[in-house]
Amino acid sequence: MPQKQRADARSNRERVVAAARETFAAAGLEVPMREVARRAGVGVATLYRHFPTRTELVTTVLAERVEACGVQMRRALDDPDPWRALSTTVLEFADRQIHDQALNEALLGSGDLSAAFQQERREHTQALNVLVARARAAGTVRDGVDADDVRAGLLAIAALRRLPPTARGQVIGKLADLILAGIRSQRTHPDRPRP
Amino acid sequence: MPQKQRADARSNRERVVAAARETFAAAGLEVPMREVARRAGVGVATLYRHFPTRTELVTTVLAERVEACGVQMRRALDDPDPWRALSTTVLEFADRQIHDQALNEALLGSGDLSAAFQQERREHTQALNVLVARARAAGTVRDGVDADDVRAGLLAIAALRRLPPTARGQVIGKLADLILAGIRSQRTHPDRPRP
DNA sequence: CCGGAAGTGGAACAGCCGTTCCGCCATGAG
DNA sequence: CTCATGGCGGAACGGCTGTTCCACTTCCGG
Repeated sequence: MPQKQRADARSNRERVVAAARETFAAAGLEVPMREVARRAGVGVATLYRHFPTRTELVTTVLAERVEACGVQMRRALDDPDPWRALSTTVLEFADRQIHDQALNEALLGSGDLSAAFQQERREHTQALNVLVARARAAGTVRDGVDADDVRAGLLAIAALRRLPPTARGQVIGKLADLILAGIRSQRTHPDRPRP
Repeated sequence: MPQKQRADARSNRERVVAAARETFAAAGLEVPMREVARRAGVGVATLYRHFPTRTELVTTVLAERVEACGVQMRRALDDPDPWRALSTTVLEFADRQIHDQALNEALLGSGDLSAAFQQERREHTQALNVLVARARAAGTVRDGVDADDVRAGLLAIAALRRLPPTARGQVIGKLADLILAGIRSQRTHPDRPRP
């Protein structure tokens, strides 16, 4: 399938995606289509030519972000230190959720999007299972903690993004530490890797 | 100022508040005014006569729920067992957040409501400070844990209400246990009071 | 029981939203 | 350079929302 479309059309598509990416990350997935078009410097018709429905635009933008999560997960799987792999995953997840509202709503939203990324979700789940299993085998997590506990913690961190932006970062940091404290076994590692 | 309003007007007001209470708890604070009026069996004009703006209706309904939280908090302050007082507060908070979406959105919402309940929030905060301080003095919480940590945990529990209803209860339960595990010092008490 | 005022229902208004339509314009093959 | 055609902007449509308006109904003091 060759790209038979005109050069200006392709350029406009790029500008739309870029505008959507920035706007969704800053203001969430519910920003009006008009606003995205305005930020991209095009009319709404142009936007709808490239993405026939709002959902398609959202899905396209989210696919990029979800892939970035996959990359981080694969890096963690390559880490030889099981506790660092797990705790880094938690902390980087928190960071990502703080800085990208689109990703946040994708994870917590009403589920209509979930269908589109079921595959990625499964992979992420399985990777987390492996990370927790390794940490347990190494004795760095408390007895009785399983991957579902960690998942609950991650969801909680994500959910906290709804707080007013002033306190948000600090509260999420505290929660992340608290969850790591709840997970880890005693006197084996510090909560956070010190850089 | 005597109640000079007609009897039917007063009855209608009650019906509106009752309908709003149920609807807000089940479907959140954003249900259309028409829907509340329909459930109350009145026209929209009746609704607007008693509550000139949407915000006033919301505030009225929330005031009841917030007061219920205050009652629970005072009961906890009377509990002679510091760890039971604290853990019960966390678990009952989770329960309340699970069953009332209005209360949930009031706590996590965009902050326009926060102004109306600043006083209650302060009282709740101070009570939690006392509960944590007592638990620390009794040696039942881990060193370095303070009231802000517990508050972060509570917010996290509240935020999880956005999950799809199927998994919600279970995930919140797991998180509550995880947070209690992160808070408590070792080998002093079981996570949950066994009934 | 009666009359005026308080109370009411539902249509109507204004302002958002996603999406579609249509007359005009730039592009790039020949 | 020409001109058919794919692409474009912005007005317009239909459906949702909170809120207002007004002709009609119901209450209750005398």
